Amino acid sequence: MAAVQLKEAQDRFVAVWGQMGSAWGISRTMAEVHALLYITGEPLCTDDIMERLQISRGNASMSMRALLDWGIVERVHRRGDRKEYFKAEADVWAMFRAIVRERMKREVDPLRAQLYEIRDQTGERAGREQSADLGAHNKRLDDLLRFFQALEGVSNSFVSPAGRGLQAAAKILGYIGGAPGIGGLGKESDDTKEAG
Amino acid sequence: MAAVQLKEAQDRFVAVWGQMGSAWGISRTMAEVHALLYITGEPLCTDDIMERLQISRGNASMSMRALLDWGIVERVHRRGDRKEYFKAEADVWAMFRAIVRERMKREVDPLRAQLYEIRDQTGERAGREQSADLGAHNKRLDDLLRFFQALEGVSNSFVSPAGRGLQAAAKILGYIGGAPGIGGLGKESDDTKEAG
DNA sequence: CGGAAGTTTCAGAAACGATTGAAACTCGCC
DNA sequence: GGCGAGTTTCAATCGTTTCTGAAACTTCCG
Repeated sequence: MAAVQLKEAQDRFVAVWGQMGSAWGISRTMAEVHALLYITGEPLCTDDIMERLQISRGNASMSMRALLDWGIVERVHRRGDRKEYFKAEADVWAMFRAIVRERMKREVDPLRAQLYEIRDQTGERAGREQSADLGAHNKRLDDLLRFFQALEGVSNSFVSPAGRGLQAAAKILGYIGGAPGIGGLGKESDDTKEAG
Repeated sequence: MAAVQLKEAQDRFVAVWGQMGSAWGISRTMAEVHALLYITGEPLCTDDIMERLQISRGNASMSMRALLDWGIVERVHRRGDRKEYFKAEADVWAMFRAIVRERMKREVDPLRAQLYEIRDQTGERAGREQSADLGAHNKRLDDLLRFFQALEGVSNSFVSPAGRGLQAAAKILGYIGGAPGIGGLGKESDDTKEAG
Protein backbone atom coordinates (compact mmCIF):
# COMPACT_ATOMS: atom_id res chain seq x y z
CA MET A 1 0.00 0.00 0.00
CA ALA A 2 1.35 3.40 -1.10
CA ALA A 3 1.15 5.26 2.23
CA VAL A 4 3.54 2.83 3.85
CA GLN A 5 5.95 3.06 0.96
CA LEU A 6 5.88 6.85 1.21
CA LYS A 7 6.51 6.79 4.94
CA GLU A 8 9.47 4.48 4.46
CA ALA A 9 10.96 6.71 1.82
CA GLN A 10 10.50 9.69 4.13
CA ASP A 11 12.18 7.92 7.02
CA ARG A 12 15.06 6.97 4.85
CA PHE A 13 15.44 10.53 3.65
CA VAL A 14 15.40 11.78 7.23
CA ALA A 15 18.15 9.35 8.18
CA VAL A 16 20.33 10.25 5.20
CA TRP A 17 19.92 13.98 5.67
CA GLY A 18 20.65 13.70 9.36
CA GLN A 19 23.83 11.83 8.68
CA MET A 20 24.93 14.46 6.21
CA GLY A 21 24.20 17.16 8.74
CA SER A 22 26.54 15.68 11.28
CA ALA A 23 29.32 15.42 8.70
CA TRP A 24 29.02 19.18 8.23
CA GLY A 25 28.95 20.27 11.83
CA ILE A 26 25.19 20.49 12.28
CA SER A 27 23.52 18.55 15.02
CA ARG A 28 22.03 15.35 13.66
CA THR A 29 18.64 16.00 15.19
CA MET A 30 18.40 19.47 13.78
CA ALA A 31 19.11 18.13 10.33
CA GLU A 32 16.55 15.37 10.85
CA VAL A 33 13.86 17.80 11.87
CA HIS A 34 14.60 19.84 8.82
CA ALA A 35 14.56 16.76 6.63
CA LEU A 36 11.18 15.75 7.97
CA LEU A 37 9.68 19.17 7.35
CA TYR A 38 11.18 19.38 3.91
CA ILE A 39 10.19 15.94 2.73
CA THR A 40 6.66 15.96 4.06
CA GLY A 41 6.15 19.46 2.69
CA GLU A 42 3.38 20.23 5.11
CA PRO A 43 3.43 22.23 8.34
CA LEU A 44 3.99 20.10 11.43
CA CYS A 45 3.74 20.99 15.11
CA THR A 46 6.13 20.12 17.93
CA ASP A 47 4.16 17.04 18.90
CA ASP A 48 4.14 15.70 15.34
CA ILE A 49 7.90 16.01 15.27
CA MET A 50 8.43 14.49 18.69
CA GLU A 51 6.38 11.51 17.76
CA ARG A 52 7.69 10.94 14.28
CA LEU A 53 11.34 11.35 15.27
CA GLN A 54 11.03 9.91 18.77
CA ILE A 55 12.78 12.82 20.45
CA SER A 56 12.05 14.80 23.59
CA ARG A 57 10.04 17.98 23.67
CA GLY A 58 13.06 20.01 24.71
CA ASN A 59 15.11 18.74 21.86
CA ALA A 60 12.35 19.33 19.33
CA SER A 61 11.88 22.85 20.61
CA MET A 62 15.58 23.69 20.50
CA SER A 63 15.99 22.28 17.02
CA MET A 64 13.00 24.21 15.75
CA ARG A 65 14.32 27.44 17.17
CA ALA A 66 17.69 26.85 15.56
CA LEU A 67 16.07 26.16 12.20
CA LEU A 68 14.06 29.36 12.51
CA ASP A 69 17.28 31.25 13.30
CA TRP A 70 18.82 29.84 10.17
CA GLY A 71 15.83 31.08 8.22
CA ILE A 72 15.10 27.79 6.50
CA VAL A 73 11.92 27.04 8.44
CA GLU A 74 9.03 29.36 9.18
CA ARG A 75 6.18 29.51 11.65
CA VAL A 76 2.69 28.82 10.39
CA HIS A 77 -0.48 29.55 12.28
CA ARG A 78 -3.73 27.80 11.66
CA ARG A 79 -6.94 29.62 12.45
CA GLY A 80 -8.82 28.08 15.30
CA ASP A 81 -5.69 26.27 16.52
CA ARG A 82 -3.47 27.67 19.20
CA LYS A 83 -0.50 25.45 18.34
CA GLU A 84 2.35 26.65 16.24
CA TYR A 85 3.16 24.77 13.10
CA PHE A 86 6.43 24.86 11.18
CA LYS A 87 7.13 24.52 7.52
CA ALA A 88 10.42 24.19 5.65
CA GLU A 89 11.55 26.48 2.86
CA ALA A 90 10.47 24.60 -0.26
CA ASP A 91 12.84 26.27 -2.73
CA VAL A 92 16.10 24.35 -2.57
CA TRP A 93 18.17 27.23 -3.88
CA ALA A 94 16.67 29.67 -1.41
CA MET A 95 17.42 27.18 1.31
CA PHE A 96 21.07 26.85 0.39
CA ARG A 97 21.40 30.59 0.01
CA ALA A 98 20.18 30.93 3.57
CA ILE A 99 22.63 28.32 4.77
CA VAL A 100 25.55 29.93 3.00
CA ARG A 101 24.57 33.36 4.30
CA GLU A 102 24.41 32.13 7.88
CA ARG A 103 27.59 30.10 7.84
CA MET A 104 29.50 32.98 6.33
CA LYS A 105 28.15 35.31 8.96
CA ARG A 106 28.76 32.97 11.87
CA GLU A 107 31.99 31.29 10.93
CA VAL A 108 33.86 32.80 8.03
CA ASP A 109 33.49 36.46 8.96
CA PRO A 110 34.73 36.01 12.53
CA LEU A 111 37.55 33.86 11.20
CA ARG A 112 38.58 36.59 8.81
CA ALA A 113 38.49 39.12 11.61
CA GLN A 114 40.77 36.95 13.72
CA LEU A 115 43.17 36.39 10.86
CA TYR A 116 43.39 40.15 10.41
CA GLU A 117 44.24 40.56 14.03
CA ILE A 118 46.94 37.94 13.84
CA ARG A 119 48.26 39.59 10.74
CA ASP A 120 48.36 42.95 12.52
CA GLN A 121 50.23 41.40 15.39
CA THR A 122 53.20 40.87 13.11
CA GLY A 123 52.55 43.70 10.66
CA GLU A 124 55.28 45.92 9.33
CA ARG A 125 56.02 48.68 11.80
CA ALA A 126 56.27 51.65 9.45
CA GLY A 127 59.34 51.07 7.35
CA ARG A 128 61.18 48.90 9.87
CA GLU A 129 63.11 45.96 8.56
CA GLN A 130 61.78 42.53 9.35
CA SER A 131 63.28 39.07 9.25
CA ALA A 132 62.76 36.76 6.32
CA ASP A 133 60.80 34.45 8.59
CA LEU A 134 58.39 37.17 9.57
CA GLY A 135 58.00 38.20 5.97
CA ALA A 136 57.14 34.66 4.89
CA HIS A 137 54.74 34.28 7.79
CA ASN A 138 52.96 37.45 6.80
CA LYS A 139 52.79 36.39 3.21
CA ARG A 140 51.08 33.13 4.19
CA LEU A 141 48.51 35.01 6.21
CA ASP A 142 47.93 37.42 3.36
CA ASP A 143 47.39 34.55 0.93
CA LEU A 144 44.76 33.14 3.23
CA LEU A 145 43.12 36.50 3.71
CA ARG A 146 42.98 37.05 -0.02
CA PHE A 147 41.36 33.67 -0.46
CA PHE A 148 38.71 34.43 2.11
CA GLN A 149 38.10 37.78 0.53
CA ALA A 150 37.40 36.04 -2.77
CA LEU A 151 35.15 33.56 -1.00
CA GLU A 152 33.26 36.40 0.59
CA GLY A 153 32.76 37.93 -2.83
CA VAL A 154 31.45 34.75 -4.38
CA SER A 155 29.19 34.14 -1.47
CA ASN A 156 27.78 37.67 -1.55
CA SER A 157 26.83 37.40 -5.15
CA PHE A 158 25.17 34.08 -4.44
CA VAL A 159 23.37 35.22 -1.35
CA SER A 160 22.37 38.77 -2.23
CA PRO A 161 18.76 39.69 -3.13
CA ALA A 162 19.64 39.75 -6.81
CA GLY A 163 21.55 36.59 -6.04
CA ARG A 164 20.33 34.48 -8.85
CA GLY A 165 23.77 35.20 -10.31
CA LEU A 166 25.55 32.13 -9.05
CA GLN A 167 22.57 29.97 -9.74
CA ALA A 168 22.92 30.86 -13.39
CA ALA A 169 26.69 30.54 -13.19
CA ALA A 170 26.27 27.15 -11.59
CA LYS A 171 24.16 26.02 -14.48
CA ILE A 172 26.73 27.19 -16.99
CA LEU A 173 29.71 25.86 -15.07
CA GLY A 174 27.79 22.68 -14.45
CA TYR A 175 27.56 22.01 -18.12
CA ILE A 176 31.15 22.96 -18.76
CA GLY A 177 32.52 20.86 -15.99
CA GLY A 178 30.20 17.92 -15.69
CA ALA A 179 27.69 15.57 -17.18
CA PRO A 180 25.02 17.38 -19.19
CA GLY A 181 21.90 16.27 -17.40
CA ILE A 182 20.35 13.86 -14.94
CA GLY A 183 19.01 10.93 -16.86
CA GLY A 184 15.34 10.53 -16.21
CA LEU A 185 14.79 13.59 -14.09
CA GLY A 186 13.32 15.46 -16.99
CA LYS A 187 12.54 19.15 -17.26
CA GLU A 188 13.57 21.97 -15.00
CA SER A 189 10.79 22.83 -12.62
CA ASP A 190 9.94 26.49 -12.17
CA ASP A 191 7.25 26.08 -9.56
CA THR A 192 9.53 26.06 -6.58
CA LYS A 193 7.02 27.96 -4.52
CA GLU A 194 4.58 25.07 -4.53
CA ALA A 195 3.50 25.32 -0.93
CA GLY A 196 3.81 29.11 -0.50
CA MET B 1 62.27 39.98 20.52
CA ALA B 2 60.88 38.96 17.14
CA ALA B 3 61.08 35.18 17.50
CA VAL B 4 58.72 35.22 20.48
CA GLN B 5 56.29 37.45 18.67
CA LEU B 6 56.33 35.09 15.71
CA LYS B 7 55.74 32.07 17.88
CA GLU B 8 52.80 33.76 19.55
CA ALA B 9 51.26 34.65 16.23
CA GLN B 10 51.72 31.07 15.09
CA ASP B 11 50.11 29.68 18.21
CA ARG B 12 47.19 31.99 17.78
CA PHE B 13 46.79 30.95 14.18
CA VAL B 14 46.85 27.30 15.18
CA ALA B 15 44.13 27.88 17.74
CA VAL B 16 41.91 29.82 15.34
CA TRP B 17 42.32 27.33 12.54
CA GLY B 18 41.62 24.42 14.84
CA GLN B 19 38.45 26.03 16.03
CA MET B 20 37.31 26.58 12.48
CA GLY B 21 38.05 22.97 11.67
CA SER B 22 35.75 21.69 14.35
CA ALA B 23 32.94 23.95 13.15
CA TRP B 24 33.22 22.23 9.76
CA GLY B 25 33.33 18.66 10.89
CA ILE B 26 37.09 18.17 10.94
CA SER B 27 38.79 17.02 14.11
CA ARG B 28 40.31 19.92 15.96
CA THR B 29 43.72 18.33 16.25
CA MET B 30 43.92 17.52 12.58
CA ALA B 31 43.16 21.13 11.74
CA GLU B 32 45.75 22.27 14.27
CA VAL B 33 48.42 20.06 12.82
CA HIS B 34 47.64 21.43 9.41
CA ALA B 35 47.66 24.97 10.73
CA LEU B 36 51.06 24.46 12.27
CA LEU B 37 52.53 23.04 9.08
CA TYR B 38 50.99 25.77 6.97
CA ILE B 39 51.99 28.70 9.13
CA THR B 40 55.54 27.61 9.82
CA GLY B 41 55.99 26.75 6.15
CA GLU B 42 58.79 24.33 6.85
CA PRO B 43 58.76 20.55 7.05
CA LEU B 44 58.27 19.20 10.56
CA CYS B 45 58.57 15.69 11.90
CA THR B 46 56.24 13.84 14.25
CA ASP B 47 58.24 14.81 17.31
CA ASP B 48 58.21 18.48 16.41
CA ILE B 49 54.44 18.34 16.15
CA MET B 50 53.99 16.37 19.35
CA GLU B 51 56.03 18.86 21.24
CA ARG B 52 54.68 22.03 19.79
CA LEU B 53 51.03 20.94 20.05
CA GLN B 54 51.41 18.89 23.20
CA ILE B 55 49.69 15.83 21.78
CA SER B 56 50.49 12.14 21.91
CA ARG B 57 52.47 10.29 19.31
CA GLY B 58 49.46 8.25 18.27
CA ASN B 59 47.35 11.29 17.74
CA ALA B 60 50.05 13.07 15.76
CA SER B 61 50.51 10.02 13.58
CA MET B 62 46.80 9.61 12.88
CA SER B 63 46.34 13.27 12.08
CA MET B 64 49.31 13.25 9.74
CA ARG B 65 47.99 10.22 7.90
CA ALA B 66 44.59 11.87 7.52
CA LEU B 67 46.16 15.04 6.16
CA LEU B 68 48.16 12.99 3.67
CA ASP B 69 44.93 11.25 2.58
CA TRP B 70 43.37 14.61 2.01
CA GLY B 71 46.32 15.54 -0.17
CA ILE B 72 47.05 18.83 1.59
CA VAL B 73 50.24 17.67 3.25
CA GLU B 74 53.14 15.76 1.75
CA ARG B 75 56.02 13.66 2.99
CA VAL B 76 59.50 15.12 2.77
CA HIS B 77 62.73 13.19 3.21
CA ARG B 78 65.96 14.73 4.22
CA ARG B 79 69.17 13.11 3.13
CA GLY B 80 71.07 11.59 5.98
CA ASP B 81 68.01 11.62 8.20
CA ARG B 82 65.83 8.62 8.64
CA LYS B 83 62.86 10.56 9.99
CA GLU B 84 59.95 11.55 7.85
CA TYR B 85 59.10 15.20 7.64
CA PHE B 86 55.82 16.71 6.54
CA LYS B 87 55.05 19.89 4.75
CA ALA B 88 51.72 21.59 3.99
CA GLU B 89 50.57 22.59 0.54
CA ALA B 90 51.61 26.22 0.29
CA ASP B 91 49.19 27.31 -2.43
CA VAL B 92 45.95 28.24 -0.72
CA TRP B 93 43.85 27.68 -3.82
CA ALA B 94 45.36 24.27 -4.45
CA MET B 95 44.67 23.44 -0.85
CA PHE B 96 41.01 24.36 -1.05
CA ARG B 97 40.65 22.56 -4.35
CA ALA B 98 41.91 19.42 -2.64
CA ILE B 99 39.50 19.91 0.23
CA VAL B 100 36.54 20.45 -2.06
CA ARG B 101 37.52 17.44 -4.16
CA GLU B 102 37.73 15.18 -1.13
CA ARG B 103 34.57 16.35 0.56
CA MET B 104 32.62 15.95 -2.65
CA LYS B 105 33.98 12.47 -3.09
CA ARG B 106 33.42 11.40 0.49
CA GLU B 107 30.19 13.10 1.37
CA VAL B 108 28.28 14.63 -1.48
CA ASP B 109 28.63 11.80 -3.99
CA PRO B 110 27.44 9.10 -1.58
CA LEU B 111 24.62 11.39 -0.52
CA ARG B 112 23.55 11.81 -4.13
CA ALA B 113 23.64 8.07 -4.62
CA GLN B 114 21.41 7.55 -1.63
CA LEU B 115 18.98 10.22 -2.75
CA TYR B 116 18.73 8.46 -6.11
CA GLU B 117 17.92 5.23 -4.38
CA ILE B 118 15.23 6.85 -2.30
CA ARG B 119 13.85 8.46 -5.40
CA ASP B 120 13.77 5.09 -7.16
CA GLN B 121 11.96 3.58 -4.23
CA THR B 122 8.94 5.74 -5.05
CA GLY B 123 9.55 6.15 -8.78
CA GLU B 124 6.79 5.93 -11.34
CA ARG B 125 6.16 2.33 -12.19
CA ALA B 126 5.91 2.59 -15.96
CA GLY B 127 2.79 4.60 -16.67
CA ARG B 128 0.99 3.74 -13.44
CA GLU B 129 -0.97 6.50 -11.74
CA GLN B 130 0.34 7.81 -8.46
CA SER B 131 -1.17 9.83 -5.66
CA ALA B 132 -0.68 13.58 -5.42
CA ASP B 133 1.30 13.04 -2.23
CA LEU B 134 3.73 10.71 -3.92
CA GLY B 135 4.06 13.09 -6.84
CA ALA B 136 4.92 16.00 -4.54
CA HIS B 137 7.37 13.83 -2.62
CA ASN B 138 9.13 12.86 -5.81
CA LYS B 139 9.25 16.44 -6.97
CA ARG B 140 10.98 17.49 -3.76
CA LEU B 141 13.58 14.78 -4.17
CA ASP B 142 14.10 15.76 -7.79
CA ASP B 143 14.63 19.39 -6.81
CA LEU B 144 17.30 18.33 -4.38
CA LEU B 145 18.93 16.04 -6.89
CA ARG B 146 19.01 18.80 -9.46
CA PHE B 147 20.65 21.08 -6.93
CA PHE B 148 23.33 18.56 -6.14
CA GLN B 149 23.90 17.97 -9.80
CA ALA B 150 24.57 21.68 -10.24
CA LEU B 151 26.86 21.63 -7.22
CA GLU B 152 28.76 18.72 -8.69
CA GLY B 153 29.19 20.69 -11.87
CA VAL B 154 30.52 23.79 -10.16
CA SER B 155 32.82 21.72 -8.03
CA ASN B 156 34.19 19.82 -11.00
CA SER B 157 35.10 22.95 -12.82
CA PHE B 158 36.79 24.24 -9.70
CA VAL B 159 38.62 21.06 -8.93
CA SER B 160 39.61 19.81 -12.36
CA PRO B 161 43.18 20.06 -13.66
CA ALA B 162 42.28 23.07 -15.78
CA GLY B 163 40.41 24.20 -12.73
CA ARG B 164 41.60 27.73 -12.59
CA GLY B 165 38.12 28.49 -13.93
CA LEU B 166 36.39 29.19 -10.69
CA GLN B 167 39.39 30.98 -9.34
CA ALA B 168 38.99 33.50 -12.13
CA ALA B 169 35.22 33.51 -11.70
CA ALA B 170 35.68 34.09 -8.01
CA LYS B 171 37.76 37.12 -8.74
CA ILE B 172 35.16 38.55 -11.09
CA LEU B 173 32.21 37.69 -8.87
CA GLY B 174 34.15 38.96 -5.92
CA TYR B 175 34.37 42.39 -7.41
CA ILE B 176 30.76 42.40 -8.49
CA GLY B 177 29.41 41.27 -5.18
CA GLY B 178 31.73 42.71 -2.59
CA ALA B 179 34.26 45.27 -1.55
CA PRO B 180 36.88 45.94 -4.22
CA GLY B 181 40.03 45.08 -2.34
CA ILE B 182 41.62 44.41 1.00
CA GLY B 183 42.99 47.65 2.37
CA GLY B 184 46.68 47.34 3.03
CA LEU B 185 47.22 43.88 1.65
CA GLY B 186 48.66 45.27 -1.52
CA LYS B 187 49.34 43.48 -4.75
CA GLU B 188 48.25 40.05 -5.81
CA SER B 189 51.01 37.58 -5.29
CA ASP B 190 51.77 35.21 -8.12
CA ASP B 191 54.47 33.26 -6.38
CA THR B 192 52.19 30.76 -4.75
CA LYS B 193 54.67 28.01 -5.30
CA GLU B 194 57.20 29.57 -2.95
CA ALA B 195 58.27 26.33 -1.30
CA GLY B 196 58.22 24.22 -4.45
C1' DC C 1 70.45 -12.00 11.79
C1' DG C 2 69.97 -8.67 15.79
C1' DG C 3 69.00 -4.37 17.09
C1' DA C 4 68.07 0.57 16.83
C1' DA C 5 65.13 4.14 14.97
C1' DG C 6 60.93 5.25 13.51
C1' DT C 7 55.85 4.50 12.56
C1' DT C 8 51.25 2.56 13.10
C1' DT C 9 47.58 0.43 15.58
C1' DC C 10 44.19 -0.08 19.06
C1' DA C 11 41.78 -0.78 23.58
C1' DG C 12 40.55 1.95 27.16
C1' DA C 13 40.16 6.76 29.26
C1' DA C 14 38.83 11.38 28.92
C1' DA C 15 36.47 15.14 26.90
C1' DC C 16 32.85 16.95 24.50
C1' DG C 17 28.46 17.74 22.56
C1' DA C 18 23.75 16.13 22.33
C1' DT C 19 19.54 14.81 24.67
C1' DT C 20 16.26 14.34 28.21
C1' DG C 21 12.61 15.60 31.33
C1' DA C 22 10.80 18.33 34.54
C1' DA C 23 10.17 22.92 36.14
C1' DA C 24 9.48 27.70 34.82
C1' DC C 25 7.53 30.57 31.94
C1' DT C 26 4.21 32.94 28.50
C1' DC C 27 -0.06 33.88 26.60
C1' DG C 28 -4.92 34.21 25.80
C1' DC C 29 -9.22 33.61 27.78
C1' DC C 30 -13.00 33.43 31.27
C1' DG D 1 -6.50 36.90 38.90
C1' DG D 2 -6.48 32.10 37.84
C1' DC D 3 -6.49 28.39 34.64
C1' DG D 4 -5.08 25.58 30.80
C1' DA D 5 -2.55 24.99 26.53
C1' DG D 6 1.66 25.50 24.73
C1' DT D 7 6.66 26.72 24.75
C1' DT D 8 11.28 27.41 26.57
C1' DT D 9 15.04 26.65 29.60
C1' DC D 10 18.55 24.12 31.97
C1' DA D 11 20.97 20.85 35.09
C1' DA D 12 21.86 16.15 34.84
C1' DT D 13 22.70 12.27 31.99
C1' DC D 14 24.02 9.80 28.09
C1' DG D 15 26.51 8.66 23.87
C1' DT D 16 30.13 9.72 20.51
C1' DT D 17 34.26 11.13 19.17
C1' DT D 18 38.83 12.06 20.17
C1' DC D 19 43.12 11.15 22.51
C1' DT D 20 46.51 8.54 24.97
C1' DG D 21 50.15 5.33 25.69
C1' DA D 22 51.98 1.16 25.23
C1' DA D 23 52.63 -2.73 22.27
C1' DA D 24 53.29 -4.40 17.58
C1' DC D 25 55.16 -3.65 13.52
C1' DT D 26 58.45 -2.08 9.69
C1' DT D 27 62.72 -0.68 7.89
C1' DC D 28 67.34 0.09 7.68
C1' DC D 29 72.00 -0.94 8.86
C1' DG D 30 76.22 -3.26 10.67
